[in-house]
Amino acid sequence: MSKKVRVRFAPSPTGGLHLGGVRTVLYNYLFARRHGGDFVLRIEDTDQTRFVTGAEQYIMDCLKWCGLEPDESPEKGGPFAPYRQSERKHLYYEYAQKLVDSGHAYYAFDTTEEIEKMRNTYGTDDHKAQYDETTRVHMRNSLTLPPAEVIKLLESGTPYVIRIKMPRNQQIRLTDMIRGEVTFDSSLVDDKVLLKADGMPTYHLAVVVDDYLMQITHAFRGEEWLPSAPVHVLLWEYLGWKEHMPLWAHLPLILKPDGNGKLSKRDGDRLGFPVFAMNWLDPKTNEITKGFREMGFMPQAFVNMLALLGWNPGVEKEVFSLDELVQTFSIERIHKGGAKFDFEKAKWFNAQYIHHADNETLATLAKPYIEEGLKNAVGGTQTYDSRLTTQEYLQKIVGLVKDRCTLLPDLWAQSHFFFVTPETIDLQAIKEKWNEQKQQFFINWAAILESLPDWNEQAIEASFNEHAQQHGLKKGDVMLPLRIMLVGGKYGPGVFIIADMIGKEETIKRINAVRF
RNA sequence: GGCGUGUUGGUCAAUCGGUUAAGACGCCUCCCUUUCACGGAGGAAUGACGGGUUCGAUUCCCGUACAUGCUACCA
Repeated sequence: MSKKVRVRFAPSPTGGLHLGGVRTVLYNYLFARRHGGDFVLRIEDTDQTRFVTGAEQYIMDCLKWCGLEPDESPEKGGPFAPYRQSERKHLYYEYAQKLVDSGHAYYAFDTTEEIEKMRNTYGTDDHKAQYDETTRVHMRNSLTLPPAEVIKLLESGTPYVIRIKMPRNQQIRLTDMIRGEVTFDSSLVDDKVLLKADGMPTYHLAVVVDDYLMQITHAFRGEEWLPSAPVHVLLWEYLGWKEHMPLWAHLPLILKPDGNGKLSKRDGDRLGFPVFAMNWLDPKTNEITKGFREMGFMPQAFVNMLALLGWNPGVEKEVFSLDELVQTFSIERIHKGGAKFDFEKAKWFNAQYIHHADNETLATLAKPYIEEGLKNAVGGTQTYDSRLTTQEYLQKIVGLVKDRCTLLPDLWAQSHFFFVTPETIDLQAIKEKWNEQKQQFFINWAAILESLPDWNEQAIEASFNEHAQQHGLKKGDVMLPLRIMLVGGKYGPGVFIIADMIGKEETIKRINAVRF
């Protein structure tokens, strides 16, 4: 029987959660669910200098918003707690020590200045030397120093790091689930630091130790990790855990829409779209970076869009619920090449979700936007008619306007005239064809409306048709003016349903308010 | 520079040696709609380049080019 599938997402709490990060979470999540496995969130906070307060909570909030919650995490706990590497600090030393004892790692006492000097003297300006098999013999480490000296340095509390001793001329192979077999020459990779001077492990040690301890079976990470994979493979081997090594999957990068290169926060700022899942407030600069949530994306749409960026089910269907993704997802269909992010397509996904949402859930989603719009429209001190924001009324409205919406704030932008008198009237749209005859028609019709016995869409339209005829006007000549009067612009659902909804009094008021 | 990875329309992408090279986004045209959308119909637009292998290559192999990632006591 095969082991239970266990996967992990292991971010560093250093800032906002990037699109690519969410996609990594998603693939982890889908794979775990698909195979009845566990999804672990592990916080890799081993770099004290880059730690940002609040980032961990933010990451968890993002996962929650996306509906991709882990089974085990610092917050939820679990059988392999703690899930924060800073709290696991004591564990790593033991394994680093074990590697030193077995001759696969060594102590290094060099200062940063000494290392910098070495890089320059043994390398060139654009090709600095690595701390590796060829240069370590010139450095102060437990490989070059006499044992007594090493012990003395250790006992006197001299700062040191533990480095892996990379072997010479060894072919290191690894089988990536996406890329197949990849080989590296061990002589070309440097003696990576495993344990830092502050006693914290580097990513290289921590990821191996924790993946082993947490019994991770499949490891998804960005393609940028591929070059350091040989170090990890060696570590699994040296620690004697080779048969437990997870299957690797190095995910393709998400690229910027213009040009090439990894998508970064700056690209979003520059091109006007979000890169983070939710708003991120940098505690140091107090700068807010806009997120997909705040821009008006529905999490289901966001997740759906991300799933199809680098993976494709091979069918024409593109709109998938999370459950459907779970059923369909397969690693074999993840692409090798990076994908450029397309914000237009992202918006299209959101529009699909809005169009297909039922009015009940959409009304709930719309309510905060409507309330905000209403507050802004009536001013701070005024109150608005509470009947405008009942679930029933809202449901009718969203049903009428949802096909015209792409992002959630459009729900207000496309329906404000149902709630408040338009602030601006696009007179230009009808000005050219305006005349005294039309003006008279509206004056008279408004008066007739006063005594219209039934106030409903059909009755209003019938009255309109009849009076247009009496004035010798074609219906089409006065339809657009009526829309402009009621809506303020050339958009929106049918005019007569709008008149019906806003009521007789408001309709007459809006008609009479417009004179050319 | 070295090493790794990648390359089908502008973008996301299907194809697992034989197709008129799907489909989607975006763009354009038309229909529907006396608004704007939605919806429907249609259109323009693609295998980086050069060699092989093969009866036959987008597909397999090798080069070249280009792109990208990494080359930290960051992840």
